[in-house]
Amino acid sequence: MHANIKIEKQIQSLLNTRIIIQRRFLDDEQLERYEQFNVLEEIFALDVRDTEIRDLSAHFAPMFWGGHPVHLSLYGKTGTGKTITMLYFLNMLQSICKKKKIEMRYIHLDLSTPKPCFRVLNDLACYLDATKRYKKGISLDELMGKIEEKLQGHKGYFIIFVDEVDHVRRDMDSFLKFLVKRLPQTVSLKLILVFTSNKLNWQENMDPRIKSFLKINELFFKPYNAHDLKQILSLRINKALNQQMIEQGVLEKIAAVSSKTHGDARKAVELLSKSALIAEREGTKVTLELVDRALDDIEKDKYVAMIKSSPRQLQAALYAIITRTTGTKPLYTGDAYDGYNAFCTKIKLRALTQRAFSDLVSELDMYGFIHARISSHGRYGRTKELTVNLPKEILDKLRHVILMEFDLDPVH
DNA sequence: TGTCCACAGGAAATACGGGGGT
DNA sequence: ACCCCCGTATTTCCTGTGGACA
Repeated sequence: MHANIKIEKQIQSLLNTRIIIQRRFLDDEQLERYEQFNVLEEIFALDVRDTEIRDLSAHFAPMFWGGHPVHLSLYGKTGTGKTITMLYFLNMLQSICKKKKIEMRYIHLDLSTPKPCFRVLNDLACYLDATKRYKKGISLDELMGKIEEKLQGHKGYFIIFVDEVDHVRRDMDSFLKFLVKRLPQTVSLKLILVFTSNKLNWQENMDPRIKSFLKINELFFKPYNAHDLKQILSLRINKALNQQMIEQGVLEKIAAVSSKTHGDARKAVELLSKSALIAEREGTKVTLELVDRALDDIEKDKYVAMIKSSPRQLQAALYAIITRTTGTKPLYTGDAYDGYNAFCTKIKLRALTQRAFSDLVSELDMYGFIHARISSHGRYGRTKELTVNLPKEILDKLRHVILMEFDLDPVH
């Protein structure tokens, strides 16, 4: 009896202190497209990305009196909402067109992971004809022919949204040549291309013949400012979190910090999410102080994520260095290399030359895992002094992670 | 002043792997 | 199915270097 009540009480208190109610709304990847649009609908209603939307509208407006908008290129750093804004806009545009009986369709070619020209065109073909996926062995030319064939007889507007163009590997030229020169001439559609890139100079090494042919309009997405971020975050808080558990000023702080350092909405939401996670784990409210800790955590995760996604050789090098390094005595390249060699044999990994190892060291230095500075000891040689001054906490984590990567039991 | 240590780091050669053309 | 080509990773070879030491 008493036990029952106790348990019930505990559960109740857990419910009360629960912070994350709908985790999905903290991570766009988990949302369905229509949910994303709904979120955006609300965000855009708050004047966020207003100028951009307005510019887009102006750009595409000629469609409604039978004109032909030129191609468009969107610039902006990651997390400024290029993709999502454009998708949202295209979606709107489509429904308006439907209402006005204007034929229009769009296709989103997602290049967030780099792909060769062939695969991109293949994707395009797939969108046009959901049944087929062309095997390799068929030539680029043939593939292009197929695409043209699929588009024959269609009328109206056709918008191809090429997301992250600069990720087209290898023969970007033939890809663009096809889209810009060949396709518009062989089909009766009014083709509009929309490109996205975070490199301002992606057109730089393009074939000048195509470049001169390509009539393009440019549009810039600025990083979010604190005000925008605040809107975005507060929307997420409403959807995903229990407001009771969030202290005054947390929202403002996250917005301020994020806008100051990157203006990246995704990272801002991540910070919010992390803060909530820590608070929930500890059964407290989300406080300002907690936000700082979440920042630290993210910082820490950066190192871990970085090393996790690095080549194994780099991991081994880092492991050797941070285990060999002791307190304040600096470590010299030769010793580090010995350690690395020893570790490699233990790990059954082919050890690289010292020359290559030296490059690994500079890389680690660049990423900020270690500090390396050359020092000369006169006739006792000239070498790099390696020091590590990351917090011990991070080092332990890194060691642990690397051992895991190598399938070794970190108990030791 | 010259020597010489223990590397740094550039250049060219080579190995490798996978996509693409045929 | 096969080969070629190309970009990347690594090796090989090499020249350079600051300063302690004689």
